[in-house]
Amino acid sequence: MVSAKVTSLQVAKRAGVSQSAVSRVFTPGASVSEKTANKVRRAADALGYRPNVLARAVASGRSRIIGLVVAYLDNYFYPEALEKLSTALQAKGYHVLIFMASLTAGNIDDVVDEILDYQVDGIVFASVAMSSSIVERCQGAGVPIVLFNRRQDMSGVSAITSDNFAGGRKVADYLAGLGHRRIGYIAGWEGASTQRDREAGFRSGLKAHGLEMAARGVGNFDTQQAKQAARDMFGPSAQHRPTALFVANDHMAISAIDVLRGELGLVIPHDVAVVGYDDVPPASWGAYDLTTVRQRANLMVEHTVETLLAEIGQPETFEPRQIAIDGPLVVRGSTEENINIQAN
Amino acid sequence: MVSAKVTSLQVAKRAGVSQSAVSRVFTPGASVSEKTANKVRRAADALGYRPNVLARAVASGRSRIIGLVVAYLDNYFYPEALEKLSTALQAKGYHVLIFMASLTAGNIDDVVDEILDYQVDGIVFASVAMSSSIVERCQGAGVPIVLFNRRQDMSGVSAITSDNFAGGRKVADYLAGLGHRRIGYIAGWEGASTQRDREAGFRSGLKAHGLEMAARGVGNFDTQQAKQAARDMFGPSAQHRPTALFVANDHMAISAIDVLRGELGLVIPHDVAVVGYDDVPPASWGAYDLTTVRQRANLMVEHTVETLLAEIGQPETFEPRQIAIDGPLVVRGSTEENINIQAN
DNA sequence: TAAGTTCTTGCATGCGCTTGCAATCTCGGT
DNA sequence: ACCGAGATTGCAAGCGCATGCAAGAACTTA
Repeated sequence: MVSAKVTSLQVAKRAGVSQSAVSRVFTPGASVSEKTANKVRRAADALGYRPNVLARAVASGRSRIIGLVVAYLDNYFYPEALEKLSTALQAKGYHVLIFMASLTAGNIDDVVDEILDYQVDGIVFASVAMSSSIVERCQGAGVPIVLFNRRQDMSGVSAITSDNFAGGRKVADYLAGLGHRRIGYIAGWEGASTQRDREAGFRSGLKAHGLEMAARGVGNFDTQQAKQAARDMFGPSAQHRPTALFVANDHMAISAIDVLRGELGLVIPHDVAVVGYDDVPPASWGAYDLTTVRQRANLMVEHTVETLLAEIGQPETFEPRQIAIDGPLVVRGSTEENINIQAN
Repeated sequence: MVSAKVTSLQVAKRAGVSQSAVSRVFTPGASVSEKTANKVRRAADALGYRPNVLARAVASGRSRIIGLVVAYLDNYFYPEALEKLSTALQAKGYHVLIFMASLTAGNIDDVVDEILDYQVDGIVFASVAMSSSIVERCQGAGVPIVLFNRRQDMSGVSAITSDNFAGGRKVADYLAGLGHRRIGYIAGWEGASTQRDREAGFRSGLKAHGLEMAARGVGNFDTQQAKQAARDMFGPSAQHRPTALFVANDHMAISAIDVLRGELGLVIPHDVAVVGYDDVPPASWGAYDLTTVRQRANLMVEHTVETLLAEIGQPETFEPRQIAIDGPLVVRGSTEENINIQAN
């Protein structure tokens, strides 16, 4: 518990052993006898010694740092995921160095450079538009990567997502099953696989019921654009308004609800049923009570961590994994009345 | 743009200079002639060389890593702050290593150990309950710290908060000015200076208007507890219901609104006016339209970064700063009708 | 042009730790 | 009491880079 930097050499002196012995005591799986281990631990405690992770990293080539690139934190799915991810990695002895990619569009390449400078053992890209040059750069540097909540058609890259196609389909099945025939859709950003897969699944589900999309707006995962799309689709000048609306994520769905109710005076779900995607916490808040498809953040995180560590552990034999995790449709009051007795 | 690890030595060979020359080229402020700098840069580009941050850290003793300890990410004030903080530090050449402290209560000490292992240049504690032992440990290790959104009575520690006392006072002034005479309060967690200061300011404001708190519940910054507090205060068995309610943060305020409207059928603001604190994004969502005191995250982050870097730069002459940033009361529809014409 | 400055540069060492290797120990089996 | 396999240990050479120091280069000034 003393001050300043204590080095392994000082501990070694005090314990009467070599510096390498000290190193071995703090290296899991190294060969040390109980006796010396105890001597060393005692000395280390007395001096307040803790191994210098960075020195260890440069000597061993493994930093136990995972880089995380995040584009937005304003979709509340990500803070949740980030928290779980960080906690899960912490439990495995890794730590998360965070990089915001939101700044500029083309700057992800620079961000990747910065990350690699830190000799990270792996990188998680959370909902980031990847380019093949990025992938190559990481592979060239021998750094495993996994995409979180985004899929890449290029193979050779692990990607963990929810099963967006199945999710979109579930929504179509559900709304059709409720008897809706005119169903609209507000799309996310086309660059995102989540958007594309959700829409594809949704369309496929509609088709299975002999339906087609009755209207389509584009929100680009942006709340303002989503509001405008809702206005266009349901405003006074709109004709043949849909009776149900599927929105590509919860945040846009919430914005749409605000427009439908607040600006247009529609009653949900009586006039129009609304379904979102993600099941972010606000979806369950009383004022929105939004039916949505849940993305199981904890499962997604678990697979992400497991995949990444697997590749870190066995770089040669590792086979990239593309995992899509099924999530349930969570039915709430935005599509059916009296569904939620709001027990809590 | 080639593969694997390129070292400064390889660059040096190719450029026909010494390794130290290469090092100097990549060290701002070092003494190198334009000529050799160019030779080196050319060689570096050709080989795809980038300095190894970790090696640089162990050699120089400065890691350019800032540790961030966060307790919750489920209060949406923090994701926003985290994003801004990370971006701001990135711009200064620092990066954020994130540590979740939410796991257990007493584990913050362990977390601090882990952080120090990474030889961070500084630590930001975001809304974490500090103990003097933690502070001592960091000071012993010579690592500057700053508290974000939490104040500590012990001096010698920099702390950046919003001006919670003034904020609480503003709320009292405002509600009293609207004519309310029976005003209730739902408190946050007593361990947090934010709670204590907000309440103190609020009480002081009430007193200035000859009022007292009409009812007090405890939410501990937890939405479920806040709901229960709202039920207790406004439920059927409650007598002399307040006509206005101040809740210690937005998240609890939103939960309270859900109870008041959804469970108790009260109309806001007609039956009861509600005020929160933070101005998180959902506060402005149509369904809540919550009057609240804004915490100016960007200003808070700016001061945090500036303070931390100042101490890193001048450890000896640095004087700890306790900064409280004033934030405006943002008036919305939860306290006055027809306030928000909802232009957007 | 020679002396005096100021710049550059390479050398060598060190940051704190890991790890291959060879020397030394330990101990069961006989 | 002796032999050999396996477990421990110390040695020494790095990991990739920063940096004090002294020598050499370039530039001033009179």
